[in-house]
Amino acid sequence: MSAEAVSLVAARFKVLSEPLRLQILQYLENGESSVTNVTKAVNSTQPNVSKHLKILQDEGFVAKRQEGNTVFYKIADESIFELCDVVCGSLKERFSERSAVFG
Amino acid sequence: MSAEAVSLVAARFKVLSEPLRLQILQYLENGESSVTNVTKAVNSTQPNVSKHLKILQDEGFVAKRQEGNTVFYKIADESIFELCDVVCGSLKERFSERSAVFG
DNA sequence: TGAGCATATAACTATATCGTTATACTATCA
DNA sequence: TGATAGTATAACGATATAGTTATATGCTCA
Repeated sequence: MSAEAVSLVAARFKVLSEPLRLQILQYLENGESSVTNVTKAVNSTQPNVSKHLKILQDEGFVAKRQEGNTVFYKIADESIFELCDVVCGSLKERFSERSAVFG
Repeated sequence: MSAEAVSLVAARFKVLSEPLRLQILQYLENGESSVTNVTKAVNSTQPNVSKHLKILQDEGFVAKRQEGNTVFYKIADESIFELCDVVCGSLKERFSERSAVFG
């Protein structure tokens, strides 16, 4: 993998490295949602959520659609969930090893 | 997924969000290596590489083994490569969509 | 024991980014 | 047209982290 490709991959991981962004993605897994509803769901402020949604969109993880004066966001790249599954599996394994140490 | 689980997943992505750390992992894919050799391979400084190796180890991605006064690091969690593959696939798809726009 | 090599850590600077507050923009509707 | 709702952006302070330089630690061997 070239240095440039490595940077692109790293950038993608970086977008997924914020808990709030993961929460947003998790919420959008249920279907598209307005900014207002996402804000309520993740218990944050509207400007903060808007900013994170923009970051997610710039990386292609979500897509937006405007209807009247409300904007709906939805998942645009299902691979995120595959990534989360792999990480979760790896974490589970790690913790079970650890608990075995104490068990 | 609970808020705590989300944070753990995010932390894992964060460790993978630095290009130099990905380069180190990529190099270690060839087999275990001393800090000195990793340093040469990724073209950085020894203290910097040591710091990143520690971060990778704390998250369980690599493991170390000491022999005399040299320390060998190796991959300890193969799931990283699966993660990179998923991200690469997703990136490829994205770029091919983009090039199609111009094509 | 003392020199030298390999690695780790400390201290620092520079930069990036999170969350907040205030405000701008845009569409709807009375 | 004016008021309001939904969203985006600007500016700011606080915190985190990458990389560097200097130094400490630990092992080996003469």
